Amino acid sequence: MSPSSKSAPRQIGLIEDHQDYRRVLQQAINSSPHLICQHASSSVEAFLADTATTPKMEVILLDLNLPGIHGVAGIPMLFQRFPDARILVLTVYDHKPVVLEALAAGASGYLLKADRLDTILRGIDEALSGGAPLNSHIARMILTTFNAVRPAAPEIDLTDREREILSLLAKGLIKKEIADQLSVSYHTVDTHVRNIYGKLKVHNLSGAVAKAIQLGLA
Amino acid sequence: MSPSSKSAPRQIGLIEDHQDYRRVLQQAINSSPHLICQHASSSVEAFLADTATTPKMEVILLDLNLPGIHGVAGIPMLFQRFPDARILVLTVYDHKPVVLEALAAGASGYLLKADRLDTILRGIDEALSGGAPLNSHIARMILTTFNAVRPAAPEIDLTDREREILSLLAKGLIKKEIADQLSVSYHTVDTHVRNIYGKLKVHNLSGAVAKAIQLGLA
DNA sequence: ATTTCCATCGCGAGAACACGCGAGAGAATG
DNA sequence: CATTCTCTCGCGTGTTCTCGCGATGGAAAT
Repeated sequence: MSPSSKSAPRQIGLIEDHQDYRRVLQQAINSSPHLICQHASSSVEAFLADTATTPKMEVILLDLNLPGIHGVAGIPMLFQRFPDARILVLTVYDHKPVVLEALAAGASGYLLKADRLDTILRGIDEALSGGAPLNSHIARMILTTFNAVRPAAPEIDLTDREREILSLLAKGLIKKEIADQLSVSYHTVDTHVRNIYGKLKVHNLSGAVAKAIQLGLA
Repeated sequence: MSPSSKSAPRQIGLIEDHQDYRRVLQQAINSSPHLICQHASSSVEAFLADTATTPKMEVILLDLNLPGIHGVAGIPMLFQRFPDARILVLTVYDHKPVVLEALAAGASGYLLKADRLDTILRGIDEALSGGAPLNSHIARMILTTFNAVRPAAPEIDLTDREREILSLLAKGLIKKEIADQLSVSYHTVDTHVRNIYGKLKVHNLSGAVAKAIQLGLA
């Protein structure tokens, strides 16, 4: 079930001020054949110093309650140093403002120290595969906030073909390119686009694309 | 690690039209000493009929692609029958509108059939303990929708005027309308748009609008 | 003081689009 | 069997866009 380990292990960073827990975690990560944790620091500052010459860091586990720079404030600094890293918050905080701040700052996941080690390791794998591992209680918190903000999505009933064309338009393709890609004539695409205009109540491509993205249709 | 099993097992419902998968799931649930699945149906209608005399249902696993009533439409009906149930969507759909609709309808979690059986069983436990189990890719989708977007902002430095024009384009206005609204000539708007194209590396309005929205510039 | 950016304006040609007005085929629904 | 939907295709006209090639003036920076 673990990801294939033919290639080099994925570089994992760890920022956690409790020495014991940090060691346990580092050991757990290094016990996974496809992961390696060479940099485990007790603060954001120390981590940035430690990794001054490290070229790549794929996932960074970040505690929030740190000496010096607080974890949430550290997120942008870490992104500046490792723009492609995925930052997973790993902390005991489960208060909504902190959680939302961390996620708004760009964290790709939020785990709790109450989670089991294998849950955390699974979270790293999920982050590596493009997911956002969330502790289920954190997820619930986000969902309730989310539903409060976004009560109702106005249901637009586009056909499958219309959705397909819309998403291609949202990539910047012109009608002719879409026609080629779908192996239909320009006129067919044109007709679909007209129908989309009618359903979205717009009169040009950019308006359709805008509305589609804002409504989550593309 | 399993919840205590001193008390009666928790009642789990299952609505899934694929017979094989339904049986596998039911068996897996019944293999957990603290869970029991007595009602496993192939449609929302059948489930409501089956459980006509069932007093309590704690968690309902719900497929979306069902014969008859579609899963999302079934959520309110299930809630009417079992107001205290926690509904977990379990499906293959991972398209944003469907996911958001289901969660807006009150689903307490969203799992994918690609998830392992033990992940699903863990999801049930998490739901029972008040959490909202989310597949990590679904979680990521929600997060990105939730905060507009945050994936390593590629720092596009548009001028104020360019941003202004871009946001008007994102409302579906055409260049001439924008020119009127800003009290400048068409050519001015046109020039700004060209500069935007260069910075965003696109060659038409819809591509610019798409990129702008996805990058949070408009 | 020169350079660099920004916003403004202009023309023309060719491409792409918007839209009215069609049509036919196949599937699903009733 | 008629209707409705969806996808497919076609033409013509006027509108809009894209882009190359300019330009001027002001503000800020070096």
